[in-house]
Amino acid sequence: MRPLTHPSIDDVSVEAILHALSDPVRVAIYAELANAGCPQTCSTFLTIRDRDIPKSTLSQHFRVLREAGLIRSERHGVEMRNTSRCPEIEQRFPGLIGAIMNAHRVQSAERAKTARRRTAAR
Amino acid sequence: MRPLTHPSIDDVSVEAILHALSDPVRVAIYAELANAGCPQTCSTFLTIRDRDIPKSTLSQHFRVLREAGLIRSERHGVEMRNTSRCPEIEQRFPGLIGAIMNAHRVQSAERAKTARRRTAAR
DNA sequence: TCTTAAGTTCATAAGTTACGAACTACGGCA
DNA sequence: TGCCGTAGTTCGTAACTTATGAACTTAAGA
Repeated sequence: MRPLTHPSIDDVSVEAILHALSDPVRVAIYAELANAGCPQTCSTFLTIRDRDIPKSTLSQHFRVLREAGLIRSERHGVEMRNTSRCPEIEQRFPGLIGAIMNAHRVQSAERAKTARRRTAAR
Repeated sequence: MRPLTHPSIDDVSVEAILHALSDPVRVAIYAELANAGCPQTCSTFLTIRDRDIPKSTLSQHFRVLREAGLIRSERHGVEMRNTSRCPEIEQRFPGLIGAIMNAHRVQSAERAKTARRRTAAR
């Protein structure tokens, strides 16, 4: 098993961040990590937003988030502890993560609304 | 030639925006469009940041930006006039575009700095 | 009508992503 | 110590996406 690599904060690129967060599963993971007060293991996310994610796929998603510099992962025994690198990124790119997370919140709120409307119309 | 399609602002998704702007050529195009006070044609961007982009590739990039809802394109005779949909997006996702553009500015400023350092070191 | 300029489309090669199957690494317990 | 189960990773491959040259469309002007 190759060792975990994390980019130094100075090597984190906007392109990589945007690419990582342009996937619905990855933003969902990232959002939960950023909200959680403590590290979360990968397997916490085997089901997310009522969708089952295969283990191998999940592992790739975590790699993408890690290599984009969005999260930090540490192996502890058999499990991995993942935390968001939010504060570091905030320092380098002020407002970026906040604006993205906020936009996602706006979008999910709207989706919930149209879903309710569709249900009511029946 | 199929007609140009633009998503209504309500159908614009964060994922699509982030994906579109996670490409260096596309952000460069978008940034110039957003700064320009008037519509710009596609061919303005055949060379951008000292890089030549093939016409067919450029056409695809414009399609991605358009379908993500980031720009509006109108055919005028033989050419296309492109403008950013910045104000609409700002209304739907406040702060998003600003934060992304700002992060890109931070990053290019830093890259220019390290490039100068490397040059000075010779 | 011919030519030229601006974009688009198509075919295809190259690259990326998703996911099952097989694997590794660690911890616990007999 | 050896075996088992759990947590993740890696590999192979099929499906999808992207980049680009060549051929095409459309409009303007000579």
